[in-house]
Amino acid sequence: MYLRGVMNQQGQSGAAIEETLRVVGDRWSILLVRAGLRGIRRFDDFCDDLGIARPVLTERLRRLVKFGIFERVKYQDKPVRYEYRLTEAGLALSPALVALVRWSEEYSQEATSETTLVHAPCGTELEQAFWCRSCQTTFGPHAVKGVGVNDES
Amino acid sequence: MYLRGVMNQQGQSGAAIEETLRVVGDRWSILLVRAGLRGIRRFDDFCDDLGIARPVLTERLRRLVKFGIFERVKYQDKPVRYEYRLTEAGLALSPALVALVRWSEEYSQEATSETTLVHAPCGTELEQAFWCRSCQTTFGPHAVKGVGVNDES
DNA sequence: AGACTGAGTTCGAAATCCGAACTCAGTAGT
DNA sequence: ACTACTGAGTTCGGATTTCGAACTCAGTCT
Repeated sequence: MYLRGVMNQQGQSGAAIEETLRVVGDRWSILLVRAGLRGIRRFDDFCDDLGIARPVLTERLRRLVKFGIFERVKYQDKPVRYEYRLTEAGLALSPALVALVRWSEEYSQEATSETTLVHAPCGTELEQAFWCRSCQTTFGPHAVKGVGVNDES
Repeated sequence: MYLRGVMNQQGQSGAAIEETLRVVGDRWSILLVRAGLRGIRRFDDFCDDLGIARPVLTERLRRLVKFGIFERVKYQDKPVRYEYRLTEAGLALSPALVALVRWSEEYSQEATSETTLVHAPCGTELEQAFWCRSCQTTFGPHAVKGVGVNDES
């Protein structure tokens, strides 16, 4: 197995991703981030766009704010109104989102399979890779390795 | 907003990712894939490793099999026993998983923050990038663009 | 005054999740 | 032949989450 560095719940490594999934690992959160990336900011717009139930949206947004993925910003005073904007951390989720979109396009049944993500300058369908700053190379998942973690398979 | 090509639920594009999240977007599925990547294959091992309730594990595995992420393989006859292995499609989720791990390490509170994913040959902490086959360049999310989708922000 | 807007809350019904205990086929030990 | 054990699940009742629909509340528009 080429992917290590991810241990079980008791192991110290991988604790982070479990907490992350407790925040973001539900049917709506990722979709909310995606909506945020598309410029959606207001409660009702999230509601209409995703078809999420209002009480659930309330709870979800509150949680995402609490974990620093969205921020709740007052955008008008007279009737006080707030909107939700992605933070830096929220924007930083886009690689994960893109990876999921790519996967969906490739493997999901009922995928409409039209390419929807391209390299802006040239229009070529994009691929995702890892990048090593010191080697100045890209590489696929097979060259990824964990560190300080013993093998077990 | 630099990320387009992802429309709302009625829009045809983005339907794929919504279906994907209906399969994979819960607290356990991604963790199951991660466990699969670490070489875990048997029911009880998933159970012990993740601390997932057995009935939920049953249902989750069935769903992941149904959607082609795991396959159920008989590995012994006398008492008939099955184990669950990641398919090609399941392995293909690793970029998304890695993106999430990276995000967790960087932004999650209580992140132990030890680098756990490196470029195998040189040991440098890896970065994730997009790759354009025709330009032979890597680039960040800002150069990603949707296609056939109108802006709306 | 009356209708509308935006961001929620409240409600009861339905679906999910949970841990703990049980099943069932076969194997190993005594 | 009796007992204990293994591995892959099921069954159970109770707790939590999710849902849609309707309601609230401040302020604005006509």
